[in-house]
Amino acid sequence: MPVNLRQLAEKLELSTTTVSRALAGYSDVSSDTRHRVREAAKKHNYHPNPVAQRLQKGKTETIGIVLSPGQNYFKDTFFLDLLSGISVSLGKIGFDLTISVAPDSQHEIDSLHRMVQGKRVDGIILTLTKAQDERISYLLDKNFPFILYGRTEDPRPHAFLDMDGELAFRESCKYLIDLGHKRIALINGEPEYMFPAFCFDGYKNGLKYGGIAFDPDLVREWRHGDAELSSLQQTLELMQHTDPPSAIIFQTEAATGILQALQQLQLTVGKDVSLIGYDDLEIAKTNIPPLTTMRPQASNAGERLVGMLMEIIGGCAPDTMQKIWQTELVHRQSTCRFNRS
Amino acid sequence: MPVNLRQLAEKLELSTTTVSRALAGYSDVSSDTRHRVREAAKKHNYHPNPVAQRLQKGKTETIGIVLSPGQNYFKDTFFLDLLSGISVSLGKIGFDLTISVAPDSQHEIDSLHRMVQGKRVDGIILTLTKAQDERISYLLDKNFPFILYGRTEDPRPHAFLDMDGELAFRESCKYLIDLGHKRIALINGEPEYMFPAFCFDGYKNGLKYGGIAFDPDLVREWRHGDAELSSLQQTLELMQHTDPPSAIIFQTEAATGILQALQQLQLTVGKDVSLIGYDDLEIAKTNIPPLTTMRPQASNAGERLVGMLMEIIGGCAPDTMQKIWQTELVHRQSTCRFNRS
DNA sequence: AACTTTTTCCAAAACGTTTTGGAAATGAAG
DNA sequence: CTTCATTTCCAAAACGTTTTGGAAAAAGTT
Repeated sequence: MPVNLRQLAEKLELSTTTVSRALAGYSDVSSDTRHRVREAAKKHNYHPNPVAQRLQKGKTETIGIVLSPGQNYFKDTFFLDLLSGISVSLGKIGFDLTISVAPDSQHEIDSLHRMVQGKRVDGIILTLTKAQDERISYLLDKNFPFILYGRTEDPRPHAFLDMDGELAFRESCKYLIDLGHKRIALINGEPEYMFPAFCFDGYKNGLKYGGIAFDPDLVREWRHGDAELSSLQQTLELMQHTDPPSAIIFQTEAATGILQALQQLQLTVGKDVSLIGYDDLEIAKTNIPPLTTMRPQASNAGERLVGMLMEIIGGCAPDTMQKIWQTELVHRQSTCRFNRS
Repeated sequence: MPVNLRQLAEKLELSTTTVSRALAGYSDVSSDTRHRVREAAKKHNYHPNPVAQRLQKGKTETIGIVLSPGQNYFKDTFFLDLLSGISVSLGKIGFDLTISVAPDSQHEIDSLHRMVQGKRVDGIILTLTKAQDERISYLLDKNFPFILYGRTEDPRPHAFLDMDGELAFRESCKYLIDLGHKRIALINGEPEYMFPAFCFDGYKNGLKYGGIAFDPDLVREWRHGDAELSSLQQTLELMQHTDPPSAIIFQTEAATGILQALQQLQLTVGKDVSLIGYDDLEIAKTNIPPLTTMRPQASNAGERLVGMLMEIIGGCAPDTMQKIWQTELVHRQSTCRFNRS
């Protein structure tokens, strides 16, 4: 049933060369036979064997993603949307997406080795980047094409696409200050990850803008493996401080824990305490009241990642492929003027 | 830098045949040269090119999964755990996992075509199965190896692994009846999906056991694209019935909506209303009070799926590869004796 | 010593493509 | 009617493996 190139060529009484080139649309085959070939291909349901193509071309036409452990990627549609953008973009150019889901960090680096050494992929997309990231050093050492969704501190040239977390948290902070808030808390992710590190910078810069002294008591961290519970706990502690904050900024992934804590303490969101989350996840829209958030100005991150990675694979210098996307504030009902004594 | 078989053979002054067979451990190469070859391979960091292997073997050594987004089916680490089990098991036998994330159902079926027609994978794992499922008919028509995580109504022989939803909901129902409950509600997923259909059956059979008449008013459905909000809404309506239920059984994925509704109505879980969820997700353990749930007796579904699929690919008859896993009740604080007039 | 068996190796073919380097046929120009 | 350029095609090589079907050498058996 499955026809290959030779069989198709025999049926057409042509050489495999001609059939191959007709299908590929080369100009050295007459438009007459080109049509004939294409129709026969359709009729016999011919699809070139991608494995053979890959061997001949020396490319796998596949890109790889390794999902890190202890991370709940599917809590919101966020990651699935990103993956969907990547998947669809790759599909358009005939690429496959292979993923590896690592239960721990050893598996994670092993999977990377497998993909790279085994020549199983042409390029790699990395998410959830750390300041010091073993995966990134490895890929840079091997000089293997990759792109980060996020940033890292490794000084060697590399490609990345990231959101401007510093800007987002700085602007959020300023906005709250302009509303009269003086005690503003940050509930942050673990700062070994690069994004929370930027958030922290933005937070401090925002405070500086308002002439407000930085108070370490107002900065809390939730654990990545356990966002919900640890953010709940941190919020409880935070609000039971002798001089509690009137506003909190945070990553929206930690929203459920924070909201639950505030509910337990009988504090009304958007009245007793103002909230701004980073990233406009589902929960921000469905919560009562809906949450003011920061969100990226564009939504096609997956598509851009693929585009940039293709450039890298094509030989483009990695340091010309670096992009930081701005964010914008989405005003909703979780923020209000400071209204206590 | 990357060495291939011929180059390795030249260095060793052996034929590629011998080197290949030495590496594969055939007995027709002396243990002496076998060691020599293996050491040289290690020294020169030789890895057989998987693309070439695949072409020669006529196998892709890859299996495919198509994810449908817009599904909150995977609210918890549940799906990631499954995927992780699959990924690790595949890794052990040298297989790759390619996924496609479809933004809509058209893309979903297109991705499937691409994988099957394009001979990009040796087999497919399907989740979120429906009673009438286009994907399953397609694969059966093409006689392509696949396995379901779930079930379907297509009568043609096929492989699957599923949890016994009927049993789970029947036993939950019986348990509540034994606790004295008479008005028991079911908040179900959409019954075009196979699992909710089984849950519904189990629920009805459980009622029958207790001699309780089935009341259609006590069965509600949440929408798959919008589990949280729609389950909240359904719960509100349900509890405002003139004769509201004293217990609810549901899929734990819908728990957040249900819990939020009960909170709004000032009903205390485990006192005013008893709850049992199917599947022991994170939220069931962290909720206050923790939820009584039904859970599968084993946890290595991903591993088993891969094992079974390999049998199918190996030529095993699909109808010998059908497994339904039992579930067990996990007693926690969301259930209590019926205690109203 | 003359067989047979076993051990150890290898040349060549195959998997299904694409590309290279022409060759034959056609058309244009002199 | 040549000659040269263009159009249209193709045989052969290549991509990196594994397998097939021996062959040569070594080891046993009479």
